[in-house]
Amino acid sequence: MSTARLRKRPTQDDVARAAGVSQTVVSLVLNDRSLVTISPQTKQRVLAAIDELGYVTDGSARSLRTRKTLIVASLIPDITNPFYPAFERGIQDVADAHGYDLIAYNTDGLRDKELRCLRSVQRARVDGIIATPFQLTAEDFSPLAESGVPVVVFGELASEPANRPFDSIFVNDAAAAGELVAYLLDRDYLPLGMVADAAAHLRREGRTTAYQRVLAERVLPQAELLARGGDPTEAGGYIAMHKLLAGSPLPRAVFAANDMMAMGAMVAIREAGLRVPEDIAVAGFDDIPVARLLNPPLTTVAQFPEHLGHRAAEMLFARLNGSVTGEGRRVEMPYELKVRASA
Amino acid sequence: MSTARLRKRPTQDDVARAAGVSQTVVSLVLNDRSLVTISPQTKQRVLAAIDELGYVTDGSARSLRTRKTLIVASLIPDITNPFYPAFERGIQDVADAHGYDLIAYNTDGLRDKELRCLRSVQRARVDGIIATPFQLTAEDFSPLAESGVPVVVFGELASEPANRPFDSIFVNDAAAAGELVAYLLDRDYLPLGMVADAAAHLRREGRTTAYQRVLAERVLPQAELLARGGDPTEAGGYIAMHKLLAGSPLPRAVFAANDMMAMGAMVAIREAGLRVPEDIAVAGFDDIPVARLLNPPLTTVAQFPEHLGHRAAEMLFARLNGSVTGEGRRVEMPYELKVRASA
DNA sequence: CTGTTAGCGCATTCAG
DNA sequence: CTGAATGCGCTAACAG
Repeated sequence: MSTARLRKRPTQDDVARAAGVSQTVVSLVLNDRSLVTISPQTKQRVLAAIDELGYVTDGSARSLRTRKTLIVASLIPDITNPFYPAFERGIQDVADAHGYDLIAYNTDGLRDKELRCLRSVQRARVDGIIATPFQLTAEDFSPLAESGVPVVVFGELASEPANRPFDSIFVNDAAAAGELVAYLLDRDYLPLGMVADAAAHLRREGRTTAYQRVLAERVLPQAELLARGGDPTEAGGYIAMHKLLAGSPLPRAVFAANDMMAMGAMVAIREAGLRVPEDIAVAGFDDIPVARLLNPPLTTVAQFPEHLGHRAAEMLFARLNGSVTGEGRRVEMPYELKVRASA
Repeated sequence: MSTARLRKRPTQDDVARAAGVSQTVVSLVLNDRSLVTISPQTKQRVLAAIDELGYVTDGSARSLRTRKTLIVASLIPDITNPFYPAFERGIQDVADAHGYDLIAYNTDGLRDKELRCLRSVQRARVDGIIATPFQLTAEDFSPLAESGVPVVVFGELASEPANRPFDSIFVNDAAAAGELVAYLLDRDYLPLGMVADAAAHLRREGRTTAYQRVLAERVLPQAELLARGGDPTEAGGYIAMHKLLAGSPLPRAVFAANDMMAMGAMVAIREAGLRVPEDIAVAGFDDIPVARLLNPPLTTVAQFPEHLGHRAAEMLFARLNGSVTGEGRRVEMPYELKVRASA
């Protein structure tokens, strides 16, 4: 490998020389501007030379000149939560169709990692970004927005100014969670507990407050049974459920802040020698792809992550190609209660 | 947004002007070369100006100059298979530690998409790539390798020349699958079926042939019960299992080519009114994060994807920083049989 | 229709 | 210790 000669990659100049034309002509052939026409035979000569030399455009040079990188970025908390791969896939497919590559950042929902990503995004000069931030505020995005980089935010931000300089897409978590909780109560799952992660992000708090709100509305003979624990992961759900199982009264059902936590809760329940849903029913949130494959299949609220990513990317590209301008749009996406066997 | 003035991003020239120094000095301060020393006070002035103007280095320009993009690429079939997010996460964390960003490509295991990605990689001038190809041959990587871009391949390639110009990392699928099949037979799960995807890639064929090999070795009173169907996804597993359920004899257990297919198979089995593992036991391959959370928990072979990604990235960066040179290394990674309740 | 020319923003010689 | 000058490879005016 060290002995192998590194063939210096050919430039447009090399191609031009080989084809006996000027470098400009090579560029014109490559970019096929309709402003000027190239004679078919020179075009052929150029293409032949390109093929022969194995020329391929230098992205850095082109970017420096055009101020476009043909890269978009996506900022998500953790690709390991199955919700996000689906989301990313939705973005990726749209980006692909537009000839764009996708840089992915995992932030773990930590503010400093989120900020680092934003800075990295500025350096890399990506043409646009789709962000799923947990801690960032609208102001954090100002530098990007001001320098003309379109931003699409998934979800709500910590501080939402009236005139946001970016688009956003969201699902009404509070309404969705409220509907799910109401359903569980209608099924007489009392007392109804909830497991949530330790950090109270605005993002998922809609779900928690919805639980509390609906409980309060119905004036039920039960105290709030809210256990928090760890990350919004399977491990966190396991920990939180443990707390609930150690307390009294035992819940007849639990609502988990997301499907991963619901899975952790199910494990904890079984380890305690109890059955789902006979002893304790379980419901989640997200409808990640495996939710319906579980045993029992998980009752949850579908957010259609792939569709979300798809739509978010479409909004981004609408800005990138200039077909949409003006102030930020807010697009609300639908959710759907998925009643399955787990609750 | 359209009305907002797009503040043109400041350049080193602007910073230099503001700080009353030359552009060179700005560059020197930024890159902190030890060759020349900058007086602390000018350094302060420059840093102050940078902060004030909100200067951030232009990645394209720097790349053009340094021939480095600080980006690595990862090529995987489908981020939607939980094996890969974990793999990517492993890569991502190492890349992050080296100050690198990660571009992810999904190829769906299709040759033309894989090739497109490779071309894109060349354009984008990423500094290195970790590929999990299904169809590409060693030759397809030659242009990259020749132009000095380090390549790490996960798995085996369709054609393996003696002196590969790239590193590779792999798990001995054949041995792992053989061990699992042997285990299943030891438990007297007879007849033992297998569900696999329709396309016979070299990549997963090791698992299929291992099944056939061990069966043959033991000279068992059973015919081969191999059903293929669809993609290597849950849907594919469901389809393939359906075929097995429609045939005769029914298998007493099935080995699925990967965990996603195993999950699909489990659904099919339950829909047929049968139980896992009482009527039909199920085993998978990969040990994706949800495998142990299933009900019953899935017996499978662990490949430790996050660890694989981590290691692959380390190999890549060893090339990038020049601490490793010479011909391609082949690194075999461990697997582990995970016996759980499903088989 | 084709070629000449001029930078994009930065890192890096080489002189002061 | 600092500044002036150069060119990375490319696109896009502009002139022939």
